[in-house]
Amino acid sequence: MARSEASPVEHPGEACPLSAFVNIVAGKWAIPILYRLIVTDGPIRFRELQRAAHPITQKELTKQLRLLEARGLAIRTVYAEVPPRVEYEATPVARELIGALEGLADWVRTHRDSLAPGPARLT
Amino acid sequence: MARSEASPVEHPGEACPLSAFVNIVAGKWAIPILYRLIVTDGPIRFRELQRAAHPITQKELTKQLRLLEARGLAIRTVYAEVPPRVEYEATPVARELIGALEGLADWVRTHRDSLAPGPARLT
DNA sequence: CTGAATCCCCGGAGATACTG
DNA sequence: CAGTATCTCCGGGGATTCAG
Repeated sequence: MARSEASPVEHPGEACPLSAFVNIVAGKWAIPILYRLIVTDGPIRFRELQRAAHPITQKELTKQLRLLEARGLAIRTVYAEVPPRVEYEATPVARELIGALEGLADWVRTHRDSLAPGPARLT
Repeated sequence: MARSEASPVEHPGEACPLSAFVNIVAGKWAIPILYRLIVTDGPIRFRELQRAAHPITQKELTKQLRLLEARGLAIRTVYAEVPPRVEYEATPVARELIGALEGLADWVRTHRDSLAPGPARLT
């Protein structure tokens, strides 16, 4: 398609699927956590996740996991043991993201050097 | 970031590439804008982008575009005309994201219904 | 049309302490 | 170990206005 102005449809709402995506996995940690859940074969414990998504705080990790659970992307399993054990696992729907997320990861690895570290923000 | 980095060990292999990714394209609008730049074949004007990335404000769009430019993901071209015309275009590096981003978009389209709309945040 | 400059609020997210 | 409970800061980002 030459010109992308082909779409005559007015999109008052959120037409762009990627707008929806950033709403679903908003925040600094959602994607890294989700990725870790997905690439992990089987359940993973809270502590392990925290080490993986370094240096996330407990509070943040808990919040993000609950959000992922609420969206049907993660499963939370509590074992009535002592010391406590809670395991998380990606749902089948979440696992379908594996290809795209690895695509992003590959892109970063490939261009890590050439990517201008640039300012995190603009003043 | 971590002000008091007490971690004694450097993490070999650096952090998760996806942590780097969310740092690069942080914010509510970076990914949708980038996607629009990429799927657009050729330059696209400021106004068009604003219409595409739905209810984004001028300020936000300008800021995000400057950030993308600073990171080597977008090219900005100013034409000394009146009325002013400024065109943006994705760089080759940015275009390499096309596959992964469309993967994300497809995932959203596929599961749009089954995805629990859920609360945007947790209280 | 493109964009800079201001004002301002809310919520993301870190630090820290406490609990079962 | 796996969480809550607070406190707090600060910056994202919306609304609005001015400028070239």
